[in-house]
Amino acid sequence: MSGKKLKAVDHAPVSARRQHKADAKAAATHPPPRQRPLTRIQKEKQDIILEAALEVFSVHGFRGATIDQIAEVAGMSKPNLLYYFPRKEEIHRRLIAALLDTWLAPLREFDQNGDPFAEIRSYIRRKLEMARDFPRESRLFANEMLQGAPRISEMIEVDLKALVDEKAQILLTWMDQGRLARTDPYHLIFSIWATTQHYADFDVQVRAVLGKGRNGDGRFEDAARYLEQLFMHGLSPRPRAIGSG
Amino acid sequence: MSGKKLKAVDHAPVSARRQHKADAKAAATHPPPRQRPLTRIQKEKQDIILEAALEVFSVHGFRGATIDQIAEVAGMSKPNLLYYFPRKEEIHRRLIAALLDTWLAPLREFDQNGDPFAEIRSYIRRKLEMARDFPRESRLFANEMLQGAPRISEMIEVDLKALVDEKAQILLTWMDQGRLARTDPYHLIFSIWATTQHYADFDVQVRAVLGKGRNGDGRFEDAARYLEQLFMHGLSPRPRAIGSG
DNA sequence: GGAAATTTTGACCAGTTGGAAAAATGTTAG
DNA sequence: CTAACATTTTTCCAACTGGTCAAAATTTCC
Repeated sequence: MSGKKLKAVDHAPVSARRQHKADAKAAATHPPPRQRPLTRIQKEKQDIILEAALEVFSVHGFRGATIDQIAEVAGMSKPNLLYYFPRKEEIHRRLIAALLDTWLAPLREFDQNGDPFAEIRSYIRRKLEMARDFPRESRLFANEMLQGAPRISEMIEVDLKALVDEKAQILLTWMDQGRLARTDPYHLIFSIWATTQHYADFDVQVRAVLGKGRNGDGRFEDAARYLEQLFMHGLSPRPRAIGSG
Repeated sequence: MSGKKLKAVDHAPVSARRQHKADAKAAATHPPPRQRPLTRIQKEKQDIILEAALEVFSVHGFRGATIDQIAEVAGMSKPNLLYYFPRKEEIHRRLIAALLDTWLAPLREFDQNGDPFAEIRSYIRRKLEMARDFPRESRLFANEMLQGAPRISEMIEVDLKALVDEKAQILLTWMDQGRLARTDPYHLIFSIWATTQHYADFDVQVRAVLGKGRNGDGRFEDAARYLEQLFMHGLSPRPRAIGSG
């Protein structure tokens, strides 16, 4: 019931179709003169803007974030911001591009020649460190995923898939060699992503549940210990040292 | 570097401070007569609106969603929609309230008297089913978390925490009885949340990585199998039936 | 030091947004 | 059938949105 005639959600925002005038007349006075090497100020301001944009986009998503808000966080006027990045999408694109690069680095280091558990453990640790040190990047990524990844679908369908395929092969090899339990390598990778990024994306929840006390402070170390155990042995009770019962 | 003087992100949207005139002069002609039992049409339309709002909010978050868009998806005019829900926040609140109730149901069923692994397995299965059957609800929740849970902080700090505390105690008891590996019960619960909700929240990514083929269709069954193994035994190679080598 | 280039500001614009008011159109109980 | 109510539409608004533009302020380079 209650499903009369519901249209599907349109992913292309209405405002994207706006761009009212000044279509592609690239350079007037506005855009910082391209081709010339970036000035000191340009580099600095762009960094400030990207930092502020990360702060805002990671919380509110692309559509929920406003240029005014980003400008305010960056401590400059909106027109001034637009002088450096002529459109909102441009800022977002830059952030995503930078993100993807560093985001997949840990997976790239996954090494065929290493020990399976050493590799998995260090992958988990690196991902946890990223969740701890770059939570906003994680949330920016999560926001993009929740929206159906409209701006990076190609990237994940091509580059990411290829990378995961490659690493899944490594895992399969290890399984064949009996050095790793035989299981689905793709879901194995998903579970590492999920459990680690959870600490960045659901940070409020994690902190609330752990309580405001000292508890939450060591959460990343606790998580690392727990996940190591989980991925190593699961939750089956292990025979204690000597004298059971 | 690049961190000159960045203000923190303000969670209260500017538009919340708007509400330009007509402050609290509650009922004029607009609000559907309260106190009276809901009419047939009211129930139907509210359902349609909530359904449409779920569709939109779950993708774009609170600020990124517009009433116009929700109205369009619901197949009615904006003023008509506003007749049933006088403000945007009201719709969102209703969705979140309904969500939280069903969202935590699986955890509530977690039973002290059951077998530890049976309980964990069935909890995982139920959460996976919810990710499969109610992905929009999962994304709505995720969106709220990413934004710092401004609208449900009290709920997660009180109700959710209490519930998790209670279930963590059960887990600890089981561990004391040697029926479950000794580990951090809170992070154990987090890992179940993370791994299951991942399939709803990061659906695009999961599907992209698994490939468009038949592969993705069975992803929930595959995930269930994989997670069962992970939580049971981890990834250590188990001695195969007979004759190792 | 001063011209040329870069950066910043202030005023502005058209389209969007959340919402209000009132009139017009149903619906329903007596 | 009709008065009382419920629902819908039309029109409207002020604030906000992404973005432009020219002029002013500043920096850079000779």
